[in-house]
Amino acid sequence: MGEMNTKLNDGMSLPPMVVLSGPTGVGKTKLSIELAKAIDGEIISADSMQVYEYMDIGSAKIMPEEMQGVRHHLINVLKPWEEFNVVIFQTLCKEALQGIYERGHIPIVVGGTGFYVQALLRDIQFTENEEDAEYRRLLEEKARTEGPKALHDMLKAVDPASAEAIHANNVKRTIRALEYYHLTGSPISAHNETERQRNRAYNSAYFVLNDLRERLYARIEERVDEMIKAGLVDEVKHLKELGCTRNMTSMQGLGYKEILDYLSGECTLDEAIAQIKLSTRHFAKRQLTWFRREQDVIWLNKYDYDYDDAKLRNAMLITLKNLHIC
RNA sequence: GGAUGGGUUCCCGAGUGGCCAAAGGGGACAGACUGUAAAUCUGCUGCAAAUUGCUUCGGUGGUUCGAAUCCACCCCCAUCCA
Repeated sequence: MGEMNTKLNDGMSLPPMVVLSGPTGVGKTKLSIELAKAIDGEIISADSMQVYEYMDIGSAKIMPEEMQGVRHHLINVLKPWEEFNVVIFQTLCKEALQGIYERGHIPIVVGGTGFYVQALLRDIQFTENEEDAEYRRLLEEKARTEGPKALHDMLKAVDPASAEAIHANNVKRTIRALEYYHLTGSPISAHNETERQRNRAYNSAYFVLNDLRERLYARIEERVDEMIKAGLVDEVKHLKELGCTRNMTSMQGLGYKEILDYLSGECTLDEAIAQIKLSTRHFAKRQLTWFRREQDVIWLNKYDYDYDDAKLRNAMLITLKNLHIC
């Protein structure tokens, strides 16, 4: 209890921030509007797909009429062929935050990308280096021809600690670690170690909305069906016409890659739909794993509040008051 | 009614006398994660205990030191013939 109070007092000098996260399909969007209206907040989306324009249905993006006048940031700010990653997210976030604080409003970060939320909340420093596309291509080629082990052995030679932590099959992370070393001359494991020590950069409340697993899964499947009815296939067709291809970050989104497969004749529509449902369930599970590990999260189980958004909002308001956020 | 093929652990599916609690895949569950994160990757999956024990391969009975695997009968499914 004493430790808790210390933390609170420390946090009070920091800028206020509310986070509302949770697995895909729990109902973050709706609740976020309720909350924003109550505390005169502005919403920052922490969502790796809703940043993209023309991707409305598949990303379950909030529509202007649903916003009820609440100002939103980081939605529709990129074209689907543009790259997006944590660093870009951080940069855009900080720009948005500046304006929000100037207006005397409270930022409400809403979205299910836990990694992004963490990067923001603890203000984790990534590298100032640009990525080296050429070097990456080289490494990818090596992984393809000589196998993931060969690449992992390379890492072992320069950064044994990372090699220990990253499974040899995880080519993507092996490449990033190698790239980091290539760019900076020092191991990413050392960098990670220092960043891990970081404390919160905001006086924040980190809410995670959750529900019974089976209800969550049922809702996910239902929502996929709704997306199809709403015209997801046409949305993806349109993206295809715009020149979007599978290798783009945006087209790795759930619902997009599968429909792309369908459109190129690799599977039937029913198979694509089933795959979207499955992948989305897996994703929700992964999100939950992330939140469980995250410190200081305030779990909001919908069944504890009778599935009533007003009750949930009120509970959040009380917590915010206790934490002296607003 | 007849012929043939088949019924295996949550599902699909291998196994055709001991090396089988039973390959492989899927699902479920758990986990990792610090510039692709809606991505990428890992572990685990009959039950209970330290090298072990117990209950499983449609049912019942039998052969055998020993059966998911062989035999008999029965039930169910698929296809074909009537």
